[in-house]
Amino acid sequence: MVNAHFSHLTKRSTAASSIMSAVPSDPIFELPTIAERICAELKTAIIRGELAQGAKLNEPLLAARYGISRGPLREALRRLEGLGLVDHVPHAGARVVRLTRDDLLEIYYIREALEGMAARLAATMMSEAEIAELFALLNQHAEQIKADAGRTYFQQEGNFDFHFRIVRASRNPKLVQILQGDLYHRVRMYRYQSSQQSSRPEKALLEHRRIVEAIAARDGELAELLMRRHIQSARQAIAQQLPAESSNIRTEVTL
Amino acid sequence: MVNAHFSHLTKRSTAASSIMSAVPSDPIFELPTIAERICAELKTAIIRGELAQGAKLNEPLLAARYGISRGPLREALRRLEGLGLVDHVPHAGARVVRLTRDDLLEIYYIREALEGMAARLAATMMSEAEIAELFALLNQHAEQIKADAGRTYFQQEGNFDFHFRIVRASRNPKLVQILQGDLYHRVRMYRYQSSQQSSRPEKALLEHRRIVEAIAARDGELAELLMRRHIQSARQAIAQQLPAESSNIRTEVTL
DNA sequence: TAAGCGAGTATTGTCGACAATCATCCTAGA
DNA sequence: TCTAGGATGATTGTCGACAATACTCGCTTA
Repeated sequence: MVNAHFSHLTKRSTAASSIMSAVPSDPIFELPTIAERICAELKTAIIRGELAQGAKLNEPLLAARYGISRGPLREALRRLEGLGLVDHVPHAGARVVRLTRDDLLEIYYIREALEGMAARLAATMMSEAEIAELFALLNQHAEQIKADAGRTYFQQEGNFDFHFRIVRASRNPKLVQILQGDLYHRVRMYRYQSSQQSSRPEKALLEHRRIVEAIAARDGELAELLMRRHIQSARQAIAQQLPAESSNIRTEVTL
Repeated sequence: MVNAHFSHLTKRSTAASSIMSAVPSDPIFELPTIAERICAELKTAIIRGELAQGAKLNEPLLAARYGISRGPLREALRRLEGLGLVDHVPHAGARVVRLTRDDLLEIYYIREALEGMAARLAATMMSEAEIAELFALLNQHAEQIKADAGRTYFQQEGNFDFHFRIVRASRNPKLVQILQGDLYHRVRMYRYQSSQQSSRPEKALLEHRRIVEAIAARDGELAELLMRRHIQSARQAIAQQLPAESSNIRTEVTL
């Protein structure tokens, strides 16, 4: 039982995961150090819910399963702690962070502020070529929505892709880091683990288009306003969908 | 030379440091684990510039100086990496992060967005008692400005204190974490190491008062607007003070 | 029967040593 | 003289073992 096969953790590179810049896909094995590799593997496992929320991360057990020593594992855990995916109590060990409804709503307030700013900056920083690419991306999304009515999975990733591009276009690396390296992990964690699907993808797509139009017009103020409204409505949808504290996110205590 | 005394690192608890929640002051020795203690000590050393920007953090050397093993030290370094105070290159080691002018300006764009949102939320979340405390704090700052014309040090910390309170009043723990646990470190690093002093404390104080008045009036929109302008002007002051890439922050390469 | 206490176990924290990688400098050759 | 290559040294990455702390479960006692 020690070397239980975790083959389901050695994720395959899907079209979706190649989009998600936060999770290095295929060359996960080629990371220069064990600590980094384990960190990446644990990260995907947590985001996908393979390591349930609140699960105890037992060091000897995990180390044995991954066939490594406790040293690199501990470093990976410290890094995950920094990413906000793991809670650590000094002499009690590490646990997968528990994502409550309030946590998610808090994140959306922050996204509203930061991505609004990103849109404002993008309106002055984006090149015409980038804007053209964004329009192309929107058309592509429109096709997908028409084509596969059921496969909202790619829509979700496409949604992330859109927001990624705006954020990166802000030319503010720290802003990129906070959103991509921290907040988005949690949002994806929620998307994966809840059955919640994007309600009204058409509405979201329309809002995306309005935002890009504002950017194309170099109207940073309007771009910010529209982005904030867009994220506000997403937040309200979540607040409506998870009314009480009865989070529909499955949560476990044991490993 | 192994156990060289680092008594200058075991900082005394001053009135200023007791305000700075990010740096646990006196009971730095009582932290439950060595890794945490070293992390805290390194953090203050970096912020104060005792470890110069770009300095190589040699593991055997540092471990010997603090009289510990490399294990806890490495964990402390990983945590500092998560805090954005240390840059880590896989097989090349860790260095103190180098804070450029652009980094600082990026942070102020983020502060504008996040603290604007914090002010908006504070306007609805703050209790009357808290608002009264804020007014009292402003009066206290006014006294200080009149009294010690030269001692801008406390003014700076008072400035941080004001912003801390607004941020905490947002009742958004994640927002608090991003600002206090990440961005403010860098801003304080800049304040400590540059001789830059708050230009026009009276102007800042007036802006602070207007913000609190908006909060007292429960006008979240106005509070956000005023907070954003306040931080914008601070950013412009910095951009003006550090015109070219000639950052007046002293920077070293060796430990 | 329930609550408090204590011994035992398991897990985390820490250490020293070994292996792998990288940087530097010296040498050899064109 | 300059460049390319290799050898040497130092530093980082990894491992297994020991020490300290926290949790568990059974026992005692009110």
